[in-house]
Amino acid sequence: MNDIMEKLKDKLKEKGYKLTPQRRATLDTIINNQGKHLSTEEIYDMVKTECPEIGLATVYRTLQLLDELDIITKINFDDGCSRYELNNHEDNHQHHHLICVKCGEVIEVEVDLLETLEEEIEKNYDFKIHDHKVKFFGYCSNCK
Amino acid sequence: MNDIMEKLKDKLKEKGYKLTPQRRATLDTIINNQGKHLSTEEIYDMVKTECPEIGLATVYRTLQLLDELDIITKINFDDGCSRYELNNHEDNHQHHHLICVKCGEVIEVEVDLLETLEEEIEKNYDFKIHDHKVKFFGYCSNCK
DNA sequence: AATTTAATTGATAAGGTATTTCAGTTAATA
DNA sequence: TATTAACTGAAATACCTTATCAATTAAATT
Repeated sequence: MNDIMEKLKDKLKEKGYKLTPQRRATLDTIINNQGKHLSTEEIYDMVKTECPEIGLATVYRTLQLLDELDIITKINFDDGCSRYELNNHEDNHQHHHLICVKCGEVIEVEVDLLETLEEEIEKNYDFKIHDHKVKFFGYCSNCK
Repeated sequence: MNDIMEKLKDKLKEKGYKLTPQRRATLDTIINNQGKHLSTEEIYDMVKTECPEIGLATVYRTLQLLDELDIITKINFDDGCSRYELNNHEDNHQHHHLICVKCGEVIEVEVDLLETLEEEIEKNYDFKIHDHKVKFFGYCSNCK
């Protein structure tokens, strides 16, 4: 069992939840497709190869749970469905998304220059920031 | 007729569209509620006082049209519905949103320190940025 | 001012994503 | 192995949004 699965098991146990084959298979699918920002339906289709009897509702429930347990993050690219990505807790690399408005490609940007901005906002607006979502829309190298 | 309504009339004419009482009333509602980030349903309820016979579908269609004409902007606060804000073209003040994860309050931040970051991204990722959406999640002064 | 015509509307059906329900099943503990 | 609360699949339901369509209307033309 890999690190992430081990972490899932611990977090589930802590809350009195169970590690089922369905949850295992769902997380496996996400692990095996890092960087792809899969939607619920896409995850459902892929999980079914490993776990054919799984129901769509279970996938929805599992993704919600994994998000609550801070193992994955739900992202919204305004394309009509929720997508998910695996959290990377080793390095707390913040990353943002570049979304091509023509072809829809999503590129991850691994920079974080928002710290100065955040400090200023916290001071000026008396607001305690604990997370941010940044999306840039434009044209990728193929489309521009 | 105010400036924004005048602008709407011109943009509609340019595309062969009509300025109807329903469109007028919908935009009026948004103008009279600036800074409130109203949802479609909320706009519908308010428009009905001025224009009781209006249908929900018309409000949806009008908001979509106003967004296309760059008069309003659709925003997504992940609360299950689309919200809208009036565009401010006088000063092209960029602004971001602070969203309180406890009470849901949305505060507008009128700063734009992303220019340096954008320049770097455009260079490093060969990506032409034309828009961005930035949301900060945390606790507002009342909730922290 | 009346005519013409394409755009617009309201009501309702239909679409798509996500959640709830519930009876049967199962993982984890004793 | 028995117990029990958690979990599952299937289907119903909820919810936001869009499509359909006959009737209406704004705006250009006569």
